[in-house]
Amino acid sequence: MRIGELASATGVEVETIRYYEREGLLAAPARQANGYRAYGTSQLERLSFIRHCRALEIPLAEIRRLLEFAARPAAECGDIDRLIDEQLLKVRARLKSMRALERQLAELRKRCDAHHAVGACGILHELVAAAHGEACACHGDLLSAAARKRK
Amino acid sequence: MRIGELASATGVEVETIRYYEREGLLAAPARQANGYRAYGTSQLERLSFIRHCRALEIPLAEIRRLLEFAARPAAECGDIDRLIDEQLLKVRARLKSMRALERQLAELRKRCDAHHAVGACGILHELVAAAHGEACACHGDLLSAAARKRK
DNA sequence: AGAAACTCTGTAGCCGCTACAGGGTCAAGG
DNA sequence: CCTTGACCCTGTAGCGGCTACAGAGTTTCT
Repeated sequence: MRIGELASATGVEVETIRYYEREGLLAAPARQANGYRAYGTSQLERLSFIRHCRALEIPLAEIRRLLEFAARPAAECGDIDRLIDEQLLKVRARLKSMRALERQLAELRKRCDAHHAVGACGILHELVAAAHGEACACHGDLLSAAARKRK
Repeated sequence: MRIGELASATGVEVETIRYYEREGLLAAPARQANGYRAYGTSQLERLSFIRHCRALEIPLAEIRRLLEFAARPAAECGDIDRLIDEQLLKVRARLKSMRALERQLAELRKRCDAHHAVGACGILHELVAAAHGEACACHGDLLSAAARKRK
């Protein structure tokens, strides 16, 4: 299997495959006489594994760890649990801040629902408010909060 | 105000301030005799504005646009509305995929709740399943989905 | 006087790709 | 036989939004 075939078999771009090889996630494959990379099904499976993990937003460094685990099937799997737990915590934290973000943007959007001059735009006014240290609809009193934090 | 003071007044790192200057978001400030940057309150306000927008995950390029709007208060504000709308759409799309992600990871986590050997680890098994083109708890039949998509 | 804390410029690194440039290889069609 | 086009190769640079130096000069505290 050449790199383009592997690419279309997995839905991964050719350049990404080469990138994974450079990063050590995929072993350097055998080469045909003309220098083209030649892949077998085990590499295809490994690449699918990687993409599956990436779909779960597991960073490449941790995928590397997972691949090492998979190579030693007798080892303890506590570390795998922890890895997934950490990933889950990360995702949940991010989810929480995204939800706050959505609320803030929706709030902001409400400030301006008609076409008028920028000078009277509630959105811009709100955004500028923070610049004066005033409380704003979305973040409250940002500047003094920052000041308190540093204290 | 020197750069360090501006930094602690806004909670922005010194190097980030210099970065914003390079990127043209902050104007190059006046300099003291020794070459140190000298900031006034208008720069502080501008920086706060930028950070407020960043807290809403508005990209720097769009903040640049907003700053241009703010400088022309007589212009139409329809573009500002659109900018916020687009940001909101982006955030909502991301939120949706994060929720799916959380569900998938939680599902995966359930596969392994005890300490046993990697070979018997349900998590790893699930992750590997995709590599064989099998349906998995989190993504269904990934490979054939990818194949169908390319067709 | 000396040390610590600040400032300066310039450059490189992070992540996970993506996009070239500048070449070689190969199969099909005219 | 020759061209065209699709593929492949290596190497390098770019994206966004910072962050982290190195190596130098300046100010401030003790």
